[in-house]
Amino acid sequence: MPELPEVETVKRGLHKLIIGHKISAVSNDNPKSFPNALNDVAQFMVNANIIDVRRRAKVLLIDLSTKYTLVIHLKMTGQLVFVNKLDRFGAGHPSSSLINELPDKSTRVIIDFKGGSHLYFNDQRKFGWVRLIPTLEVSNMSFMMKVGPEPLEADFTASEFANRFKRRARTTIKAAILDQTVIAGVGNIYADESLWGAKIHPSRLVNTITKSEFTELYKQVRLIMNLAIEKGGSTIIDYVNAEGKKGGYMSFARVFRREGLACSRCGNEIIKIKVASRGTHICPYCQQL
DNA sequence: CACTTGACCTGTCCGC
DNA sequence: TGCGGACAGGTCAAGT
Repeated sequence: MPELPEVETVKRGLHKLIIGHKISAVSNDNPKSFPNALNDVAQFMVNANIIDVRRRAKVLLIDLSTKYTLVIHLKMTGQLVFVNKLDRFGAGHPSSSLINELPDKSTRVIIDFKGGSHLYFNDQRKFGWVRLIPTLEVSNMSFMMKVGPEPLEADFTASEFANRFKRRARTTIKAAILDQTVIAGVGNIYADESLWGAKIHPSRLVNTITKSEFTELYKQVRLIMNLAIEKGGSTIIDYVNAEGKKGGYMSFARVFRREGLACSRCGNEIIKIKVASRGTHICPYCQQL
């Protein structure tokens, strides 16, 4: 699921829903999903207030009044869903909702708030995780130390974008754009969408991409991920926002999971290939080697 | 260092 | 209907 636009959508939702809430209890059914020792949770989470919700790359950061931060990675199937005590999923729930009743069998961590609302961390495949870390130490985590710049920041330039790829000169552009140490936040959906937008074949080697192609790719990454945020992200199977609702970007997708359909630019058939051992969608006419 | 592959998990879908 | 295999939004640890 969660690439930058999905994590940003969850962040915005949680920002509205949980700031100011006080944690009353925490439970965890899977040690790998939340490996912190119970005494840390008791000491630094219970009775803490939520003071901010942030995002860096595909990672969510929930800052607590104890100067600890919940660092959360949703990986492929993670969800963070807030349920107010008055909400009732099921009969009458919005058709865009994927969530019927929580907790369910994918629920790994439950954070209860005073007043009776709950935050559920669900994760079918158990790749995702939650960690409780002192706020000042978050930037020292190994992932944070090596992750690349945020591509949607206003001051992030096309030349900086191109320069980041020099470290991956002899690999494919698809592998490089998915590399989080090059650019933060691009995953398989937005890699394919952006490469189609820039008319670049994903198997092209980085050192064959021209400066003007990098500039176009930079523009497409920003255009497409900003649009995806506006549409609330992409739901393939599992992704939902903080209210349990699907994202709307997939109806705007131009290649991702559209194999067999016509390219909206030239009418040729979109195909699915494998690049960097990832399923990859291209228009073989618009994106040539 | 740069690069590739397998591993981590569960569930679903497809072909036999 | 059942069963094996491939595949799925992401990262790591190993290997070359």
